[in-house]
Amino acid sequence: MTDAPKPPTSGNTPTVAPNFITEIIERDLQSGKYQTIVTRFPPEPSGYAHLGHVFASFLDFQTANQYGGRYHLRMDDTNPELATQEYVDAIADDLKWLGWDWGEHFYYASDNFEQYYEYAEQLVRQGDAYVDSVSPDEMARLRGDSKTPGTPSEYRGRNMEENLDLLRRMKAGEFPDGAHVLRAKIDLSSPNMKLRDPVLYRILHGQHYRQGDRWCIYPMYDFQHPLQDALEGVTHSMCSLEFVDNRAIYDWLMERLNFDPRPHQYEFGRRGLEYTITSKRKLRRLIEEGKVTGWDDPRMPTLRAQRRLGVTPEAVKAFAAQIGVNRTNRTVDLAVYENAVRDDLNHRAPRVMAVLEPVKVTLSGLDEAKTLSLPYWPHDVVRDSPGGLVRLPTGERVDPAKAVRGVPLSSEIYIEREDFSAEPPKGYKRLTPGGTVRLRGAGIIRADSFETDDAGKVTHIHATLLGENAKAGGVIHWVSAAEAVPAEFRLYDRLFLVPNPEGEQADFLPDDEEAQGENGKAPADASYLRYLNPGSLRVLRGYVEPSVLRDPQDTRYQFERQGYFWRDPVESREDALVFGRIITLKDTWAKSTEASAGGPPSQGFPRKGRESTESTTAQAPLPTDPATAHRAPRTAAPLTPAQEAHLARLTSLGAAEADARIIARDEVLLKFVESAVQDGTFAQVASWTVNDLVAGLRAGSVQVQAADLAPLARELTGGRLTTRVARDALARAAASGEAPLAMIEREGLNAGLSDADLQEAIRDVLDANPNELSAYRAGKTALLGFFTGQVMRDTGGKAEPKKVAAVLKSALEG
RNA sequence: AGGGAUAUGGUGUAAUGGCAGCACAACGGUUUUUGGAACCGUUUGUCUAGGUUCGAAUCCUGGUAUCCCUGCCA
Repeated sequence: MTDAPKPPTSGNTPTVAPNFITEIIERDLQSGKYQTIVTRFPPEPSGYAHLGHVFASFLDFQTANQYGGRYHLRMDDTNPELATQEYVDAIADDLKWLGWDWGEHFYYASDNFEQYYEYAEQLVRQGDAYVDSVSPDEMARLRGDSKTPGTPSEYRGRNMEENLDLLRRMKAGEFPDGAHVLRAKIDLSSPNMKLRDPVLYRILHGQHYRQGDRWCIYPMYDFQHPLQDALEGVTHSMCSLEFVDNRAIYDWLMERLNFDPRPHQYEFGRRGLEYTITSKRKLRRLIEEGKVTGWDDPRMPTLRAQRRLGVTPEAVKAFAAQIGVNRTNRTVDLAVYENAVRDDLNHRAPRVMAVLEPVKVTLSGLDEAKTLSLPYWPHDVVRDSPGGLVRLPTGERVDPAKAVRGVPLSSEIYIEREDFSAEPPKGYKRLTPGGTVRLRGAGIIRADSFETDDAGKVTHIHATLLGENAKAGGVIHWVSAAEAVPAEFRLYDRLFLVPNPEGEQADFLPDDEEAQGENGKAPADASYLRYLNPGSLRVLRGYVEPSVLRDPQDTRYQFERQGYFWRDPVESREDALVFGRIITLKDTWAKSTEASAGGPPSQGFPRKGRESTESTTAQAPLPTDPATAHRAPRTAAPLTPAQEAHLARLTSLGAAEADARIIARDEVLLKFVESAVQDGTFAQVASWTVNDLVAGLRAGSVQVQAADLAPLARELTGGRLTTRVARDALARAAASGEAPLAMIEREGLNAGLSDADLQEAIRDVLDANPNELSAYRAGKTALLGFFTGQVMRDTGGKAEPKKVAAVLKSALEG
């Protein structure tokens, strides 16, 4: 037996946290079921990759990475009407951008149409598939529904030769679209609708982007996907939760076609992102209606757009690694993504200054224009830099003293409009009439006077440079008017105003709309459009310091106090700079002013969900929802007369009422206790049946005989056995079929435990856990359970728990 | 309705019968020539009612809630 490779515990590459799938993988590797694991990410090339795909591809690829396996990229391009080369290229390109390298393992389902077809013929020859010739409507009708089992179509009984002949003629193109389909012959009455003879092939005359018109029958997902996994040698095939029901077909196919070793399907919960939609159709509509400029509009959730926005692949992967894996569909807080993006940029983006909404300031007290040498990095980044070196915009790593740029200063400068206030709010730390503020890197100024236009808008400020011999509460950024470079700034914000744009937002509707809306419900499909954020793009014209002209085009900056920006890779020109904001800085000042103002901020941002729910619940504590108030919880269905008879019989034998009730309504349990000994031990056996054996009984995995339980129960009630020992033995006996008491006697587990042995065990446990001991003595009494558990384990369950607790307590206190 | 899946702070997760932990968010403080970052601290949680057990987030039963399935899409 070899040790399964363990995931790396440290390092810079983001890892998949342990989850139920990695557990399965470790088990499979350990048991030798597979030598190496193989995973695949299988997009349909019918749209661009988006943030929703990031999670799935990260899970597929990184899991394989961590366990020393390999991963494939595969195009599930079986639908000729949807798949295109453009999407294939875009998806592969975006995934490469993320840093994935599948080497030669890039597959197209459509390359294997021939092999799929041969398997289809095999199924027909085995009698496992047939050609059906009813119309789609008829097939839907015959399939039945949840209450009604399906009925066979008149063609289900066609013999093998006829089926084979028809299938070949379908392939040869003898029939028009929809004339026939190939169906698996599984189970028309299955409660799992997927199993009611799923369609395997359909006739579709058209052009496939890779196969042209070579084929006129195309395989369905449920046929193609498992086959392709098996053909590629995939071991662990992960997909999202909505395919749970499809797994039955997957397993059926693997079994009928005798794949060994074979892949297995595991399903995980999807992850949505707040304020984001990922539906292809809905995203396309945003483009068509001109709400955004295209698939790469920086506000879009596509990877192309996030790339253009300036988010780095490292940030995207760090985000993916933050998200946990389980079997529930969940929505991730947007802050998790934003945090990943900021965290990545903080150590990547040199600091420079740009004024987005300029106001001119004329400075007195400055003798002559000069050029200041200002550092690219703040003290903390310098302090934390590896090797003591920091990066220049060119990427070169240099001594922090050399990581500077020249910043001209003259008597005409621009500052941010928001950084001067004639009537400052409480707590304002910027420039005010007569007040002082520090110009970043240039000294302290005092505002002497200002001019306004007719509307009262400040147009010009006159200030005095006081140098260092003054005090100032705040720091603001600036650029020198003569040398500053004009630029356009695009400030992006979330596209939607509400966390879940695809759901109903009854409490969000403006009053007038709510009045006319039907019960506050928005029309189901287009409703997301009304939650569009009208402020998702703001365009400003301002100035950036001239040093940026010397930097590489793809430099990402932090414009101090403004956020992270870079040149829009599509529209920025050397002589017409366009900077897009990748993400804002956190802004606790804006948040506090917003909160005290009591209304939405100037940009019309939504409040976060938490604040709104808090306020509503705080003001209206527990408003009983009329919809639920009337609905008393339903109780269990009443017993049938036959079950009542069972119940009476079981209780007369001594079973507890609750146990008897559970057994009475369950055929499997009834059958089991039928063979139990009907004496004083019956109550205990019934209890074990209900509490310990039920899951195994239903799964059919319980080997032990009910009659063999009586001696065990007798020993237990006689006090010659602890509950722990009895239950452990019961569990093992259930699996092995051995009589549990015989097992206990063979292993000497009924030997009992002397007081001296118990004392020693407790001493050992206390010695082995000094930290817990002192924590207990310091008042953390919750650790009593921990110590009890340790003692029970040490003694193999032979200790009497009540005694353990008593003795342990005095030992702990002493 | 029938079948399936799921339920742990505001959000995402960990604890595999024995200390309810971590991250993000929020809040407070320290520090800071960015109202950034960093550092320290605080608040908040096992859907519900029973059962088994010395001990239950975990096992059992009922209930509730959410999602998925009834395409010749994937």
